[in-house]
Amino acid sequence: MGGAEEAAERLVRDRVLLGRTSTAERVAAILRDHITEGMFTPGTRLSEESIGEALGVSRNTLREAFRLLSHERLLVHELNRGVFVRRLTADDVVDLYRVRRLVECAAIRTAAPPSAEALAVLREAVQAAERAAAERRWPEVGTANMRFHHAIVELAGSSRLDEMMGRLLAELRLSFLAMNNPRAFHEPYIGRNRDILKLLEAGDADGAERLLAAYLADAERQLVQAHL
Amino acid sequence: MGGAEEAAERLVRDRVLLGRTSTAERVAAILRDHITEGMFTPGTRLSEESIGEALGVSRNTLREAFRLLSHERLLVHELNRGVFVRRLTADDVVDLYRVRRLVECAAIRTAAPPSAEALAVLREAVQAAERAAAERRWPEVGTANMRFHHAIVELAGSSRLDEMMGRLLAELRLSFLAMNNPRAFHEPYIGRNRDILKLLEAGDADGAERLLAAYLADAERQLVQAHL
DNA sequence: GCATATTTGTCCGTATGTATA
DNA sequence: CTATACATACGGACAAATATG
Repeated sequence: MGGAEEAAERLVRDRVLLGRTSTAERVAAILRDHITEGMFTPGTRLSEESIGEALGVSRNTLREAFRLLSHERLLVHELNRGVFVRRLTADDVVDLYRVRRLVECAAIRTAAPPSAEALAVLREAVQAAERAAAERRWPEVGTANMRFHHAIVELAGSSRLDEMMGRLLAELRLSFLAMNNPRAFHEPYIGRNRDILKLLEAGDADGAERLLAAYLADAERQLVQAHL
Repeated sequence: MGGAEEAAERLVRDRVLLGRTSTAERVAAILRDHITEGMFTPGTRLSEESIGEALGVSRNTLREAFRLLSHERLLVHELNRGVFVRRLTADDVVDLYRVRRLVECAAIRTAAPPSAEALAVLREAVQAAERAAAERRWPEVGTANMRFHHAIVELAGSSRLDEMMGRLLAELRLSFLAMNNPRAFHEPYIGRNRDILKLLEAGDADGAERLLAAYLADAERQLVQAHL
């Protein structure tokens, strides 16, 4: 058997290993979706017994999933009291936007000018937001807007930064749940994202960065207001 | 009972809750130290049975700790094969330095000019590195240098960014283990950190950022070389 | 303030599936 | 191909802490 064939077999095996996931990770993925979509409201305690029974997994497995989500700040673990869906404070919102401002602005500057593929991804995100708005699906508008900003971070070309931004946006989603009028909150930002995109397409990274900073400052202000 | 007293009691309770930690977290902390200090070399498999026995904890508890450390990228979890100490590739090093460059440079720019307290922390880190070098304790030189760069990120004033940088530096430490001559690797950077500090003290954030970028580029080059 | 019920924290035993010598 | 070792996942047990009446 040739070395190339061995290597190919090895790759196939690795690929299979990558694709499979443990029960704890699948459970964590399910709970993550539920939390970020607001099906468990912040502050709710997640009982080991009831959740475990509902999902058909043992308490041990469920606890592993809880650890993962606590590490992502979606849950808070209070010793001997259980895990609760994270409730963001105004300080949390301020901190989250501090990170967003630093990372997103730096990503735009670092990657100027953006590649054609990167611009296509950004364009697609804006269009998705516009489609969702046309169908009055406001939560999806929020999702698409977040994808736009995730794509901005992807300009930096770092998988670690991408992952970190993904977690940060999931956490931020907890604060969106506190906005009682999703349309009023999300709709205005669609056009502002399109404006940022226009400047990037025109090669004006500085201008895009300025618009982005203003965007983030406004969103932060609105969210902080809702978390006082 | 007055509201102030209630609040005080609540604080005491929270403090107690904060101070206590579960066995899984304590185990994770111990393993984290062992890994970053190189007591388990990258690639080593950490057997549930033997580690659990050595630490006197059950496999269930140990698995919770493993989940945490896998989430921090210090361990890699291969389904049905166990957990292994992460082995960094050259690509990992490149990615880590991409993040460092973006975040550290942005932190310097964002926080210019630094506060007197922030400068004091930076100065202390440089001095610690110089003391360690005088005593020829090269690994500690590396630790102090990393504290310097962590302090640079702290200029941004975000607890989330601080935590993220802490994890990133812990991961980076895995790559330091591959350098067979710690003195040759760490010593030259002490003076370069001092140079960066000097410019910050002089209020020259742009100059500091340039030196920092060059510092990171050189370190990256050396580490990539060692990981080919 | 106390007694009780509930829930978490931790450990153990075990059946099953997977990987590897 | 088989045998062995190991990870996966479950369920049960009990102590300890917490919530409740």
